[in-house]
Amino acid sequence: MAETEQELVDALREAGYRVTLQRRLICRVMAKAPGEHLSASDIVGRVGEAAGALDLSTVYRTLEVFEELGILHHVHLGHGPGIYHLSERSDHHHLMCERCGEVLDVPLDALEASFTDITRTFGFVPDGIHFAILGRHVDCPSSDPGAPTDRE
Amino acid sequence: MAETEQELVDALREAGYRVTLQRRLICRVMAKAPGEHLSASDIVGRVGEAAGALDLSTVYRTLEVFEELGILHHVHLGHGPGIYHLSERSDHHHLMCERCGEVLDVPLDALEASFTDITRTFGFVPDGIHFAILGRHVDCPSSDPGAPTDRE
DNA sequence: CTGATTGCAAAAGATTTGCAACTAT
DNA sequence: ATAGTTGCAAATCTTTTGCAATCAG
Repeated sequence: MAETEQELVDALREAGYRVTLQRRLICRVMAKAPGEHLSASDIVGRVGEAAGALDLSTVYRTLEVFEELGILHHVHLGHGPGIYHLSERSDHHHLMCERCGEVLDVPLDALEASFTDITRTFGFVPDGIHFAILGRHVDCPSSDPGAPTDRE
Repeated sequence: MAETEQELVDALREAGYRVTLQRRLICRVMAKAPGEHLSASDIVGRVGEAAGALDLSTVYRTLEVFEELGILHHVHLGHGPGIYHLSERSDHHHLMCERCGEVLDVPLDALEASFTDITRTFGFVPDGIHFAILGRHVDCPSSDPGAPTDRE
């Protein structure tokens, strides 16, 4: 599975895509951001730190290629921009607290029992990773209504 | 619970909001659309059929008032516009087939077991109704890749 | 009368697209 | 050489906002 910058680059080349500086930079950022929730524009920001300019449209086009190859996925945490994950790091669901904005990653099997029921009852196989589940911490750390990261 | 045009109008008035023609028309459309998935612009369309013009911004502002009053909710089925439901008609989750675009309504308790686990394990209470769960029909009716209602 | 509400136009934010210039192969 | 890529600017789409005109109470 593609995890390092080089592996990601190789995956592109093997699929017949050209390896450009921009794509290499995007691979580097994704490989260096284990477990993070990066939007397309976050990626531009991080590449900017490390190198010259990179256009947002190029990032979207490249991420789209990676999604076609199954190497990464995007997820929506709320009303904000989509966030991107390498595939092997997105084998989890996202819970987002509507009060404080924190995102919790939970293992796929946390919902497996219900998903199995849904498949049996409704003939529907959830992928379950594309949208976050919104809710609230039972005991939300942000008891003070200070900086509610309003993503929804 | 507010279900009819008149009940919706009354709820507005009781909460101190003024009852305008536009709001009455929106109430009418919502009351007449049991179980449907209506976007703000669908509402404009339906009102248009029955009366004069109605601005989209007015619809958004009115729907916002109704959400504050807890009378209706909006849900996201995919990348498209949000859809609106009267509250008593949204006590269910939405499953959307990524191939054919059909939306299935499933009872809240279809996910209750898992949600209870999540609360116990992660101290997080899902609301679970704000985003659809994407997936696929086991035996998708749209075997022909004809009109995949591409909402995602 | 007076403040709430409307329509219109413009803004905002995320994502997509057309196209000429550029570059990996 | 040539087809794939890029950057830029403009377009799209949904939702929000400013503001003067209008209307409900």
